[in-house]
Amino acid sequence: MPELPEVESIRLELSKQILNKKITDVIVRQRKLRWEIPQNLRTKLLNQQFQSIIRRGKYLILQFSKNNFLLLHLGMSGKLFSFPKNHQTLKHEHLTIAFADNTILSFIDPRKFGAVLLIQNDPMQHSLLKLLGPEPFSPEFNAEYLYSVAQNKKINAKQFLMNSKIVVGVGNIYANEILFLAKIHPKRQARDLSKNECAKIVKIISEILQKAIKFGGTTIRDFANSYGNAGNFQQYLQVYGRGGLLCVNCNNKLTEIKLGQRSTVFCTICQK
DNA sequence: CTGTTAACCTGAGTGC
DNA sequence: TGCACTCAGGTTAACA
Repeated sequence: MPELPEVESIRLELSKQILNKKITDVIVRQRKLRWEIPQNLRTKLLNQQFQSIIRRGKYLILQFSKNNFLLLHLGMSGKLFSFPKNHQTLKHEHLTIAFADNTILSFIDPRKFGAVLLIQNDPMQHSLLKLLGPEPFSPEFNAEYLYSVAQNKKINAKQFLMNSKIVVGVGNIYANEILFLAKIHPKRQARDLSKNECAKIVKIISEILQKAIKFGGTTIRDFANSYGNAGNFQQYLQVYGRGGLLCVNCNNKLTEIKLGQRSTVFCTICQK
């Protein structure tokens, strides 16, 4: 469940369920994810407690001592489930963390594009986090910033918005939705976006991501057996997954193309 | 430097 | 039923 609103929804949920509980067991079943789960994960985590969970882009950072952090990324198919007591091990449950009150945290990831890593010292200096662009809700992410980084960029508007060095958290679903709401054609070159369009994009990104978080994120192709992790934003999707169907604004047939191997849906009449 | 492409991996769905 | 093929919420690394 991995764009920003889904990751944030998980963060909020987990913060209620696993903080300040002693870790009593750590089981790694499959070490080979995007990168290998560190060999010393169990040793490091055992008898510790997670003190806080923060999110940076689509990464979750769980602090368990002054200078030690667990870094999680869900990739395309990753899920984090928390169970109130022991459970039958799920398929692709690569990591299980048990707490003293019998709460269980499970990391499930069929496609293994996710990551479970340890970080020492300042997590924001970690190579995976250091070069990330601004958070979409931060003051640094504003029209002037977006306009300035778009200069000279020939890349199309959609891939530009999905580039985590430009802004974090916008994945394929929300990129499609944002451009539809901003009435911008996904193939427009970034350098051709006007200052006003950049302002519009900034505003819409913030609004749609906030709204999606409010609804607990978007849930597609998902069974609802987790604890509270199924979101409801999918009912508000206006273009994603609707290629060939009619535009909600003008009834024109929505076009579906590929940009950077990702399906891109838009309205040729509404989006210019 | 920018921009494009393949690669990582499994499962679900479709068409023959 | 089986097989071949396409597609899927992400990101890096290797190219031109």
